[in-house]
Amino acid sequence: MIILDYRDKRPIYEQIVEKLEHLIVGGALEPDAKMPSVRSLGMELSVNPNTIQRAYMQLEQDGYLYTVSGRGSFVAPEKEWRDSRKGKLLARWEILTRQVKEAGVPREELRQHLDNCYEEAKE
Amino acid sequence: MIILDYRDKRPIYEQIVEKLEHLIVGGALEPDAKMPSVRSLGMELSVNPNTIQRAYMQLEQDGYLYTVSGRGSFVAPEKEWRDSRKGKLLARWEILTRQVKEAGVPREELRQHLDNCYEEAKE
DNA sequence: TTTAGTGTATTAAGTTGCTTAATACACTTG
DNA sequence: CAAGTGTATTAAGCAACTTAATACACTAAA
Repeated sequence: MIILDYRDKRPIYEQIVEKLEHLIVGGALEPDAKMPSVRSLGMELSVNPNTIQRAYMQLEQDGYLYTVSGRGSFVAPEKEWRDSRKGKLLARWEILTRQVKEAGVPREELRQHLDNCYEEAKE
Repeated sequence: MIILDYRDKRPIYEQIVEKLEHLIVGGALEPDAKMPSVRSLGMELSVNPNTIQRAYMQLEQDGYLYTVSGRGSFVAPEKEWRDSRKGKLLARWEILTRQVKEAGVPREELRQHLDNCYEEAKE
């Protein structure tokens, strides 16, 4: 389900958040699906349950999960995270785009790169 | 010359690297200009010279500075960093662009945002 | 009602990275 | 020689991350 990269310098809980985000956004984990318990996922990843807990807290904070007392954590409905996710990514994208522009990449060249990114999956 | 943000969670030396990069890329520090000594800049920023040293090491690693033994550190000629900088930024940009695409932003909308980024300085 | 499984909270300990501090050294310039 | 460079080393303190061992309130099923 998830493979951790120990060469990655980021904290483990951040990696877990990122991987689970992708699984949710990509549809591998559907809304209202039950997430593995903090204990079982901790077991599976050879990581302390506290660390999983921290990742789940972050995911709930960002609207990807909701929790039912005594039952467990579940994938939140898409509307809970779709818009805020788009907004955050776009904000980061615009900052980075301006940096790329500052680095001397002309608009036409960047439009070409943009098209490449959207072209790829067309096969 | 530089103002540190103590609310920023990144290490100080990383902030310094980023600020100096911008000063160099933006032309405020011209090629072959002498950088402040690790001791004087440490004094100015109320930071240990070791921390400045670490930032300078990073900048030299990335091709922004060169060092002459006993004389000091200097801004590297533009060709030393121009291309690698562009390449690194573009690589990050493409990854982020694909994530934005995955988040459901249609190509046309993103092209519009791209144009906005390039439009702004036209006034 | 008991039992097992949830998320959550707390406390202590160990590790790692960042930062400071105090030196020391080889080098260049005046 | 003296002052100013980058560089290296060692020790110490601090904060964040992680593990570990518990404990608690809740829910579901036996």
